Amino acid sequence: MHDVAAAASVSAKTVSRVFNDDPHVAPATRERILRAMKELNYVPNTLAQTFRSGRAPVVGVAVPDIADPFFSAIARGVEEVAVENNIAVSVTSLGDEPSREQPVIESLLRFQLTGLIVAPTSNDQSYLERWSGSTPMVFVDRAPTRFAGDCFVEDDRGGAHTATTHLIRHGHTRIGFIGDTLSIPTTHNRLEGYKAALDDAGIPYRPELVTFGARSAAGAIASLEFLLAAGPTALFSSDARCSMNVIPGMQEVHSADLALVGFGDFPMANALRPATTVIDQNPSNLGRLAMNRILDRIASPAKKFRRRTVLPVNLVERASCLVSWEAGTAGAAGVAATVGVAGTAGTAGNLPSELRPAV
Amino acid sequence: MHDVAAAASVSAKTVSRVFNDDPHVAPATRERILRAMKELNYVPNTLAQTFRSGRAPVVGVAVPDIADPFFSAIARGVEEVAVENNIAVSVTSLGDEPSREQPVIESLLRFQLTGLIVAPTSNDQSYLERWSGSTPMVFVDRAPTRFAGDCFVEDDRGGAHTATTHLIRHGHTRIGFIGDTLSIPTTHNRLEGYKAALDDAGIPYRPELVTFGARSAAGAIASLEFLLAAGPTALFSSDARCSMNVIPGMQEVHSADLALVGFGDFPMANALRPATTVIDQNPSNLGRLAMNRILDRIASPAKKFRRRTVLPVNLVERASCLVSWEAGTAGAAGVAATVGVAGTAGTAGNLPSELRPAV
DNA sequence: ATGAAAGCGCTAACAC
DNA sequence: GTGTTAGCGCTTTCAT
Repeated sequence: MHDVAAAASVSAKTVSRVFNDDPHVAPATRERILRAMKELNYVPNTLAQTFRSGRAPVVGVAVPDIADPFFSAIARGVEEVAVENNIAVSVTSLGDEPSREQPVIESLLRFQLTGLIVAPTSNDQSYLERWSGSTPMVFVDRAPTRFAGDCFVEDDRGGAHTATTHLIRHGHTRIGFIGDTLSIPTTHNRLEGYKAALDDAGIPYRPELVTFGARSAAGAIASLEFLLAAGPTALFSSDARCSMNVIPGMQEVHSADLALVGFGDFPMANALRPATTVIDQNPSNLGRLAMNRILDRIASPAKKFRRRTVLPVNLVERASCLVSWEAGTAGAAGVAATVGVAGTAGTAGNLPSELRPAV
Repeated sequence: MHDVAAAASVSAKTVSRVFNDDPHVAPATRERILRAMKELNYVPNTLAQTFRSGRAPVVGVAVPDIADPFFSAIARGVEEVAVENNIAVSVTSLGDEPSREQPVIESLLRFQLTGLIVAPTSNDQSYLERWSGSTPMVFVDRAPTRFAGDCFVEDDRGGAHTATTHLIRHGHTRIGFIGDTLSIPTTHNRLEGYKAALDDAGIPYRPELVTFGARSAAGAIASLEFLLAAGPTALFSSDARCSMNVIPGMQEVHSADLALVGFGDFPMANALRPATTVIDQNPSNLGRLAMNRILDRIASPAKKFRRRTVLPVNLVERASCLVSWEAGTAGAAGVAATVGVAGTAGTAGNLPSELRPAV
């Protein structure tokens, strides 16, 4: 910058004024400086500007796994709003180990970020208390525990209730619940919704129809084998990651003739046969809302905002909920039997969620 | 920091020494300072450290779309290596508009990043010349044009040749090529491989069997309708995003009885019926290699590295390549006809790529 | 419309 | 083992 100032025979401050679009610069001077900047190949150092201002024009996004389509869609939504405001997005995968959450997030917070958006993996965010004054934080998908932070979550309980009720209406009474772990709030709430739906229908709750650990392909198979002993005719999968593990698992253990509704859309759900009926979530909207809240908090520090926003979800009926245990024989042939229905159904081509490949 | 120094009655420098793990601090002093840091709730300001050092402990990742599973897997790979080195990862989606590439990347570069990893969307990276001295840059998936940068790409030509040859061996002679756009090098190279395979088999190249624009669901359908006029019996899809659009499209236009091989694995490819045969790419490995190269470049500025690394790809045979146009009738029934084969084939459960939901 | 000086929070380089 | 000085590149404040 000094070189530019020298070349244009002005002071450093005037150079600064030029690339800050300060109107108080004579057109001639501005010209001269711009020319010098070109010639000297000068670009302002964002780091120094940032340091001076005390805030990095960056929002952090911390999610369990950025490679999970659900979370990458959230990141995409955050990004859409961030770019419009000249803010960069730094993403971090927290992984499956809850104890990693705190150190990872605190190291992010040390960057003096413009804001932080997190889908937590642990069940205690009280360590964020000391940071709450300095960096606006917003939670997505999962509400914080022992910490009062803004959050945007989905209607987990209601969605699970809808899904379960849908299966009940199709005549199912032995409906399995397959989830990740109760320690994440979404799974907890969805189990509540599942229970409530059973209760509302007068169907007794049976613990042997509830299982966890479908976070991995192997876990999904173990879960299925456990469930199968209880003779379910339908399954409710508690999240998209589970669904993506459970569906191949069902094919593998020859239980593809169970009806299925999953919470959360996922890539190719509508191309499977039968196409998977899901509760649609709109994750990129979640990201956009979170990013907008960060901006609002900064713009209006005194204003009160609703801490917790619960977004509605809706059932996307495709075909997997129509599969009937009684109609087919066990094994893969059961899938074939239902293909005609699914393949020709008008709903099969539904593309409701933003999880589809490209728009 | 000054407050801490005062509270512990030492100088600022000594405080700095403590949180930098400098051994030249008396244990008693260190104790005293640590206590003061706790009490005053002090955390070192990363921004200032960063500014002082002149480099942000951040690598940029710029890809067409972070929500695309292929690119989010690359980002995940970068992240894995980055965290081990206390480096944050900032991701940016370049979008589908090539002209956005330069401004977006240059604004990233102004951050004095530790390094930048790019999958470019434009076909001219000459603007990076002026930055090449200051920030190590590595290209992934797509080699740079008019710019000499490190790159890690896949054997596009070879993989496409393998895929096409595989279809030819299954008796196909009218094989359609369906891609995004020739302006990205991968599609260009894959078309070359496709042509070469036809040539090697003595099959004449027919332009009416080649189409582009399958970047969107609508584009895929248009592509399919165009292709269908030429009466193909099989399809080669040039990338995962195309495959994810083409497969639902095939169902929609009742062309599901075409054999298919796709370049690039994608979520649920192995759960579809027929399961999709693909050329497997290992995107997260691409990310890890790129991040390691950045670190290597920094550690050994003088050392020579191979500019261009071409990674081998391999065919993952599932079932979609076995579909035979002659065997089924047109429409969804064609799918049903092949389900038995696919569903019971030993290869159906293959999980080769890192694109599967969770590991 | 332009410039001079001071300083953001931290850390090399050098005392002591 | 600990302190002092100076400065990273920019911008704010206050003159001129």
